Amino acid sequence: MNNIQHTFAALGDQTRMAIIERLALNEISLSELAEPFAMSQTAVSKHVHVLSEAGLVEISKRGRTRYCRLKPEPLRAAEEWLETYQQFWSERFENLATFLTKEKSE
Amino acid sequence: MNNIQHTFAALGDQTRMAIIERLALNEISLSELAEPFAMSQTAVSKHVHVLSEAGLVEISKRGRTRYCRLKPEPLRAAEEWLETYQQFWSERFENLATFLTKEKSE
DNA sequence: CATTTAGTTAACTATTTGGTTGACTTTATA
DNA sequence: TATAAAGTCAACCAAATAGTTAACTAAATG
Repeated sequence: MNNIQHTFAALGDQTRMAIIERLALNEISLSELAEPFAMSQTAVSKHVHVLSEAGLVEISKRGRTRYCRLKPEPLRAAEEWLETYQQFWSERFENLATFLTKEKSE
Repeated sequence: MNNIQHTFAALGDQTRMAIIERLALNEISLSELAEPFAMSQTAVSKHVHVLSEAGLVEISKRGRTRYCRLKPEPLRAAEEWLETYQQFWSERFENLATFLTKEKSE
């Protein structure tokens, strides 16, 4: 699946965020990706598959190697969701500030 | 706690995202907040406490009523994290596009 | 004062999550 | 061809999560 909840859930894990930060640099093989983590390659592979299910990573097979590549689209969607709400709150806070200022001067 | 992982983890749940969307409208009591959900008030209260732990909601007691208010700061931090990465990827994609265009015309 | 309302707390359950290991498949290489 | 490397798959485990119900506290109200 690929909805926004999946994106947030995928990001809500330290290891997976670190994977994303690593993949932001460049495409890399699963074993190289797994190397710095203090867990088995299988575990990292599972995390990568969670990211893949969320549409955040694309896995491509070349020979016996699996390369992982970042897919930023869901992150953009997540960012847009957050942005919408923040604009709204900014307005609310501005209004609140305006209200409080007015009340003070009366 | 209040780090970015907590924020993403808190958002990675349908119910909690719905709670946030509701609280974006206005402050509201726990029982009113729980009313539309197909689960017990206790369950909703737990979700609200998860959001509270993540710094996304502030609970204030007035009489016997608990009012829940949205705290947008962690969302802003989450948005900024996403934004940074997206700017970076946009550049990368632009570079890729430039590269492909050059290659084609040669 | 008796009752209702708002909510917490504790105990419990089922499912999901994050991890392990060992056996296996497939591809590359000495 | 034998072996090593890259990775999957299945079975398992412990802890966390999302929910329940029942008993309770505290505040408001008839």
